[in-house]
Amino acid sequence: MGLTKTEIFTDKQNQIAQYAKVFGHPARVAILQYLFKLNACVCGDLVDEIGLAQPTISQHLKELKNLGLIKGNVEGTSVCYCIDVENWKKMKTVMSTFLDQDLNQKDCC
Amino acid sequence: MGLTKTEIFTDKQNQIAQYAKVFGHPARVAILQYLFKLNACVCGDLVDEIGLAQPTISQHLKELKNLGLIKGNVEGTSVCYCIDVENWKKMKTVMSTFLDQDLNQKDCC
DNA sequence: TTTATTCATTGCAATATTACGATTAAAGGG
DNA sequence: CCCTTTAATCGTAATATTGCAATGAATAAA
Repeated sequence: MGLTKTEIFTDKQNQIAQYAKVFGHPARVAILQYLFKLNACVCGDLVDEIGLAQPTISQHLKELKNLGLIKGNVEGTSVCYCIDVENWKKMKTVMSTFLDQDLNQKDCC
Repeated sequence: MGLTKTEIFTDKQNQIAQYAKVFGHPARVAILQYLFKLNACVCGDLVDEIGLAQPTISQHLKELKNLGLIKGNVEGTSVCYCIDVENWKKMKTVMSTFLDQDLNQKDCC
């Protein structure tokens, strides 16, 4: 069916999955890493930097923007992207509660 | 095309995406949380616990096993699952280097 | 005003994912 | 030896994702 049954899971579980899903493509990972590395707004070089066609990059940017992880401001003909620091922190909190579950457990299998 | 162009990304980027992808479905998040909560092996209640059909759960478990995040041991007619602690730690290291990128950056957009 | 630049959107083809019914395989209990 | 239990696998339908060519919209440059 290809249709995830979100109703049967908790909001938290769906939220974790939603964040993870957006990181689940190397192009989006690469875009975010580049935005961090530059430590500033990026106006346009993303298509050159990552080797995908412009519409494809645009699509990936849209997904990142939908989740609030990046912001885009129009500047003349070009658009300027950067990490949304506030929301990135929120995301980190959510993901950490999931990843840092521990592990008092000994190997039992 | 539906086919991710992994060639044009670094191994690290692909690895991050691969981990993230497996967390990108709430059923797999729920399975992992349940394994952590029990703090022990789980032999079979997963289908009752999560509201999906047995073949569906089996498929999700397979993906988690392929990435090494869980282990499964046969015990009689049933199979016993638990977190693979070593590999979970390795995964955490990889994901942390990605998520903890900071942020000297001021909001520029 | 025309032309160029930059990015978003649309439309579509190829492939992947999700879910489940039906079946199979393997082990135990009678 | 049958029958049950448990979980993997197969096959398939529905939907989602990825990628790009073509097009559109908006601004800047000439």
